[in-house]
Amino acid sequence: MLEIQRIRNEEEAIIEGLKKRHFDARPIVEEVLSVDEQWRAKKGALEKTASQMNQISKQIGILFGQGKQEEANKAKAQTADLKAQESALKVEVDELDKKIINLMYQLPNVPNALVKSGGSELDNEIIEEFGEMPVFGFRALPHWEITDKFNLIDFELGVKITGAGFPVYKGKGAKLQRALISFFLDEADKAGYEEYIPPLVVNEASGYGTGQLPDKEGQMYYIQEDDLYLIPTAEVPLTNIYRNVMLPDENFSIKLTGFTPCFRREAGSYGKDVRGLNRLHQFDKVEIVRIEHPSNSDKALNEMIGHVKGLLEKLGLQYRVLRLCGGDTGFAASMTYDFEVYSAAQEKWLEVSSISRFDTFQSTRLKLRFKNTDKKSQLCHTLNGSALALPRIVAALLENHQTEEGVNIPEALHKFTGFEKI
RNA sequence: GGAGAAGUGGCAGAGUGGUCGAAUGCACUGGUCUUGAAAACCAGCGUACCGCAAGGUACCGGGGGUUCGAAUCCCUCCUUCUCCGCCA
Repeated sequence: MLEIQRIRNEEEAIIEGLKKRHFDARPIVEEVLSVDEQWRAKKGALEKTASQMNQISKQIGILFGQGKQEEANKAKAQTADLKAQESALKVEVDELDKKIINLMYQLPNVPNALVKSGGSELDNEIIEEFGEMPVFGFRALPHWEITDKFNLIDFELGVKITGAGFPVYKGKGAKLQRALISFFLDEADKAGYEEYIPPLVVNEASGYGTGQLPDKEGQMYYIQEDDLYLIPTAEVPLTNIYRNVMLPDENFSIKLTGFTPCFRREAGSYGKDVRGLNRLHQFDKVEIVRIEHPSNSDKALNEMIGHVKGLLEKLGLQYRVLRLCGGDTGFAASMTYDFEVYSAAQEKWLEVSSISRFDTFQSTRLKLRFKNTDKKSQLCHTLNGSALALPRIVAALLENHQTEEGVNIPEALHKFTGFEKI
């Protein structure tokens, strides 16, 4: 959520910035400001009335204390009008309050200066490419044929037990999964991220904290009976560790990591997009999260990019880095870098990681602040990224490291898998 | 799941309808004293919002209610503790 102060002070800059998302913010921003003005007027009136009420009440108390019953009762009679006024104003103020919040929830984050204007993925910028595109001297198999051939993942079995999008990993497939998780966590640990095992179900407040609610309500599995949500990413529980937190000074750089399964309803997805491991309802992911001083946000983002590059290189995967255009950048992010690996078998790029900075967009909702040198509270910056999401990495590994005989496991994984080939 | 108790400022802990944003102690900050430190003494010490300011409003687990007035009474939810039940 954008800060109301910022909307008041930088109206035009925000509207201009959001054009890069092909989002016309003017009607909303103008309404916010107009409602905000009404709110302030009503709020002022309400506080004035409350102040009068408080004074009279105090007087009544003193009069009763002095045993002056009559005068006290007389004073009581005066309050009826004020009280009616107060409760009417309160209702109005509450309504205006809700109106502003609802409007603010509709405003996405303002893209960073580096972000190009654009409406869809077609406008994303390719920032960097690494490695050689895979070339095979034989017919390369898509991963779902490889997993089938070597008995690594049983999609049908998942359908039987649960439904489509819930694969069953088995044998070397399961071991590869576990190895990747260990590898990613070890690498994050080496890079200074503290490991957490958070809950996989979160309450409504946490969903709002990181911005999944109300924007993406339909994307999360919801447990009605307990009013809880299955996490769509570890970002939610990890970042919410710091909800309503005031860091005591400016000297902080908080780095968290965690492995969790992630649950996504993916309503509306169909066809070849969901083939094999490309899009699942349940998948595993190691996430990295950072909470930073605003002045350190750039540096943190670059470190995260470097970290993911390192992972992909150690896995021997060729990749490219994209900076998403305004229209393709997520609602809460001000800038996002995607990592993609080319699948020769599927003849398309697979998104394997996404790193975003949110500036104060999440911390506004989270109330995540620090005390600056002037002893004032100031909002922190948050960032997060996948490091890495398993399914597409597994798909990329199987497809790009395949030979006519099987699949070569990258050396970095050997100590975790216990085998070098499939 | 059942029965009971409790949730107050950074911590501890008073406060059961009126001048309570809240005693007191500890911690913390500044000062006096001291060669320095400690001790002692003095002063200060929550957050948010509105306002140029003076100031005002709100906050005693969350939400709602009673009342002129609520930390205090009522309802409800949450959490913690004790006992019972169930259970990996």
